[in-house]
Amino acid sequence: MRGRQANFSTATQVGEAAAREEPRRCRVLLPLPLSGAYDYSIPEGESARPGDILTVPLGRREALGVVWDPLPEGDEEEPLPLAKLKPIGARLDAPPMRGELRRFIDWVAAYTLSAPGAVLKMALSVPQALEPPSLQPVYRLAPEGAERFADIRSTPARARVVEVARDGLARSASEMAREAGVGSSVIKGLAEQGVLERLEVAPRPSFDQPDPDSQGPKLSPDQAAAAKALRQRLAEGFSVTLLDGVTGSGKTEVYLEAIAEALRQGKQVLVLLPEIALSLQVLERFAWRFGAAPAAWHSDLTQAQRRDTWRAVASGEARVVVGARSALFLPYRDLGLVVVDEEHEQAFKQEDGVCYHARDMAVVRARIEEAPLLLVSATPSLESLTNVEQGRYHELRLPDRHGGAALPKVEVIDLKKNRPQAIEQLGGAWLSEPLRAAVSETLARGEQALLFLNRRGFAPLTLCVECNHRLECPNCTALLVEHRLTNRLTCHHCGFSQKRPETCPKCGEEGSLIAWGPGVERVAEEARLVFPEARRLILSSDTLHGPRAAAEMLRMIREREVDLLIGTQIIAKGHHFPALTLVGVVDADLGLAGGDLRGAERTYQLLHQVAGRAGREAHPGRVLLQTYEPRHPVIEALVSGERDRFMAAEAEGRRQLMMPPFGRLAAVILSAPDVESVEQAARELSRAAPREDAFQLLGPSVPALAAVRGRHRRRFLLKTPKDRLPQAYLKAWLGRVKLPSKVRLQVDVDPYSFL
DNA sequence: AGCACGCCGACT
DNA sequence: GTCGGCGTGCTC
Repeated sequence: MRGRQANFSTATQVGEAAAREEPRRCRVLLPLPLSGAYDYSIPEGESARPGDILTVPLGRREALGVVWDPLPEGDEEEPLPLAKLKPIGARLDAPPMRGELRRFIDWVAAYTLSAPGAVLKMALSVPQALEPPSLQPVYRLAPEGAERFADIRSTPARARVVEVARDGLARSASEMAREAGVGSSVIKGLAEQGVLERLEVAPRPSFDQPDPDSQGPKLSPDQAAAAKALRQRLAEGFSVTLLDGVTGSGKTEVYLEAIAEALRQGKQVLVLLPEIALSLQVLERFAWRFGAAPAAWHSDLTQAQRRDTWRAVASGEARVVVGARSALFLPYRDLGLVVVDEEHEQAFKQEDGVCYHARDMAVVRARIEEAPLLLVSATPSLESLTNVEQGRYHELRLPDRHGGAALPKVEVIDLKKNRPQAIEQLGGAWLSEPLRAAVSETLARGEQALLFLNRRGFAPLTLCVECNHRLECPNCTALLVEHRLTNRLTCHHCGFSQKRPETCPKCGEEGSLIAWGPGVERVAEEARLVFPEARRLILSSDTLHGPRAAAEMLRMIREREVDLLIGTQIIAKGHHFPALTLVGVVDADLGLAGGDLRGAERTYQLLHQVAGRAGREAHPGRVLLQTYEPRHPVIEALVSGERDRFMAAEAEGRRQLMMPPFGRLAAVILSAPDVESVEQAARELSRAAPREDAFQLLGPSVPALAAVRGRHRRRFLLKTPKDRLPQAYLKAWLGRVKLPSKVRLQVDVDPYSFL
């Protein structure tokens, strides 16, 4: 502080200026779900500027916090007297949080009606990254090491180590031991003898610098034109562009060129992907283009990887980050481009804690950073298509499959006319005769087939044939799903799991429990009975545990060690299987039942994506949809390929109901351990609801998931016109009611799940 | 999120 | 009589 002002003030003026201008107090936001920032005093001789990351006393412990911006004039709350404030503590060894990220955090908190501290917590998700890096021991040849070595007992192992260490470079004990082909005890021994010296160094994680001008692919004329348009947009600050290209049109190559341009400008790039699409394959593709792997950010990282990546992002060393939605909150130093790939994916919507949609918040972050945003999809969301139509977003279309490969032919199998022939030992069957025949033909040609069913496990329901009892989760209003791979009944909402009982827990009848309906495991069992020769592989989140298992299964598929894949939507994302020529959708109607606002849109997107797995190279692909409703608009659109017409009809339906994206929704979910408390709270909230013209408050209603994890739930749904934000109303309404602490209230602005 | 306080059951 | 269970509430 003193140093900054000494240049243009005399010594006495410095003191006065400090007293007058240097604030003696500051607001500090803590990464806790508190309602706002706390005030702290700044001791004489110290300073604190917005963005500084420091420790502060909180109660009788020490907490991490970020100096936040002063409240805008006129908005100040009644300040606590300075004398009552506790003093700030030490600043941490980390770059200060930039104003852009602070504004983003405030914006997200205000929009989602979350505590700002809860949003800050996402941005400070790696507290270890804020501590000075821990030192690691390394060894190198001591200054007089060679001479010493001559004096001590020489062994072949010791000689090899000295040979390796002769270059003078420092290595960790394990590294040096490996290079010399000895055990690490030899290293320790030589260090004790003074041949090697032990140093403590901060490990420097290296994020290789990507080279934007390394081997670029040959682009088609369409791709080249799109890439050129994107490069231009990079010079123009904030903009949103929807890159809309059919599967196989080479969208990735196009946006890699935009990334290359951002890198040439010296900027950082964020690529957001849905978690399950974040495979090694995707990272390798980036590595191939830029000659260096991008920094990955996802839930599988170790603590150390998180820490290194966080710091590298903050320092600017990590140039390209490929990550899941939480990568949105990393401390970029100079973000120059944001890409949201598979932008239609609902996985971008976070449903717990702070409810936010990563695609929508990416728009906000890009705007704050004055960087262009690129939304990429083969089946864009109705939200993005509407934004294009209304002129808010630019659009780039890639209509053709790169290399001229044909889109797969989509055909319907009407299940009303082709009932699957039940197999007694299986207790049913789900593959119709035409589908079985198509699979047989495909396998006979030596090609691969995929049976798609978006349902994990063996059977979604276990039923007593004597008393009709359905086995439900004790903590949730949900059926227990039978998993034969583990021989257990599992709740997919809370993780509850039990052994499959021998007798009905209701009526006590023995052997009366039957599996009802199919999951992938049961379809795989049917496939075993119908195609005994085929080598099968089940692909679901239960079998693809972790990146290693996933990579191994992908290898098996690509090297043709399996013939028939049976999978859930985990298979739908971005993998190419050259020999896969047939996709059979076991139940195309699965996502259409129930009153989900986006059920039809989502089913279209998912099935379109699955269909795209068929026939990507020389072999034409074939897709068979088993359905009871061949005339359903979703099914007809998949067959005809008329995506735009389907989405236009979908848009018209939503427009008439004033549903998103032509109106706004916000959900308020109450939960409590007992029904009475939650109903009481719902009544009170209902009474307190302000009247507001053009706003519609629905509820309280009992949601389909009436209880989760032992908490009973009630829902309200607020519907507002497109041009009226719901936040102020919600704040006023919810502020009127003081709920007992056992009742929890969650607000979900722009909900995607209505369970 | 911690960490206290506080008010009821089983121990030395 | 205390030790300790975790429900409730506060932290500038």
